[in-house]
Amino acid sequence: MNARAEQGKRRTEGVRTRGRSARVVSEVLRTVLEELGRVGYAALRVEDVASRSGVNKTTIYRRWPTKAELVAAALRQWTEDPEVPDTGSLRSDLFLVAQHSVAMASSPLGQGLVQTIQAERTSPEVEALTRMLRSENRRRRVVMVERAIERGELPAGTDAMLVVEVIFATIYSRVFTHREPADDVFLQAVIDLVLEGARRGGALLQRDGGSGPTPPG
Amino acid sequence: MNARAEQGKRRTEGVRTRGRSARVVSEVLRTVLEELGRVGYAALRVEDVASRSGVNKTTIYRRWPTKAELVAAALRQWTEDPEVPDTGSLRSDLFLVAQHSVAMASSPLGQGLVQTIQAERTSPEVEALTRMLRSENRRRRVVMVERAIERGELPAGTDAMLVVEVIFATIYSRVFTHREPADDVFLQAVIDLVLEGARRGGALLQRDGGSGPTPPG
DNA sequence: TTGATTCGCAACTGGTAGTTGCCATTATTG
DNA sequence: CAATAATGGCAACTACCAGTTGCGAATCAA
Repeated sequence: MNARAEQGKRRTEGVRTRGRSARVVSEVLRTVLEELGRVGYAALRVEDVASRSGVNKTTIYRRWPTKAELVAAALRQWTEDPEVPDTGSLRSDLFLVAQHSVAMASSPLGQGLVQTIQAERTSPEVEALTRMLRSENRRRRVVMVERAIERGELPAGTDAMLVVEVIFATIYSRVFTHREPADDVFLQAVIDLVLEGARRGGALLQRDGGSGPTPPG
Repeated sequence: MNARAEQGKRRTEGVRTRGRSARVVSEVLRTVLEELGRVGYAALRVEDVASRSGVNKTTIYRRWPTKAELVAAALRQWTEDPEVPDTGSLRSDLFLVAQHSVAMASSPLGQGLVQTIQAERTSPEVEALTRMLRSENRRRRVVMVERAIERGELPAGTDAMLVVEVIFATIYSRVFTHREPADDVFLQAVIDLVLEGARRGGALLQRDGGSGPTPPG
């Protein structure tokens, strides 16, 4: 396709990390995130990023050989804040994190990022990045549930990952797929439904048949 | 941007609906779906669709003024089969529908469609189409749950929509977002967790405070 | 059969990603 | 502080693909 894209060539060596170069890097990546939130991935123009960040287009291409790599670099810079609440009640902890996630996901930037991830799913760079971000989020959320198991809020042997997956998949689906607001009432309803099921042993690990009916088909 | 795109002009009147014209339409739309599954929306080239369906590029543009409209037309042709099982057990019904959904979603075509929907979310045509498809799916699924409520499998006053939303959001998230396989064990786990919660009254409508702790924050 | 409709063909325009050569700056290093 | 290697600005490229246009040929409907 393109010489640089094929060979991964960069003219810039990354030796100079202060002064003008530093300003260029941070300013460009900041602008990319801004543009992603504003117009999304497909409509993001490298020339626009250049002019908006007061830098020449050539300069951008010398540092990031393709639009995909440029966006990947911007994504790498973006990290969700890692606060994990510990209120003593799983319900409250989950609610706080859910609220925070919804706020992130509902913002223009959040919408732009998801669009980008879908559009660039062939890019191994973007793929690896999102996989990392997601696994980190999941890890932190699982911790909350495991603490609750230790406290006795949920039965021992509860599949913490499943609980987390069900709750947050539902919430993100509301915001991203359905593109409908996820208000506090909705968040509470989802959390309560799943926690009720888990409390009653509906999410126990290593379930070998016998108790319930076998899957049909 | 483009003359036709702006004014929505089509040279084709749609008067001839048999013979060559019919072949052209069906062959082109079939090829579009094929290509969507093969390479996704962004990489889909109208010229490729033309050559692969044995039709001239101009012919395509005269009938579908933009790539987005072409894809929207192909999407419109695609409809999921509307079978709703009624085995007498909600657990079994949900499992069957879930299996079917996973099969659809895991196919190359399914993956391509989702990517398209994300990429073309600015297109009101595509937006309206997917909204329709989704609401129809949801409607059919809600029916299953409501039948179960009538049978007494779930308590009266259960929010059927919530139950459906949580289960299928989680499944789709597995397949589309996480891009991990959703095997039968996973499907059963999700269904069992949610049904257990619902059975214990975790999904009742019109819950006014008093029973549980109030949302923090 | 006849005429309006649709299709094929080839040669366009336009926008945007990515490239290149040359010269001007500027950060680092001694 | 001077030398120099790294980097940035500029302008003029190429390449690819969406979308256009005019004309003559094929073909469907009456």
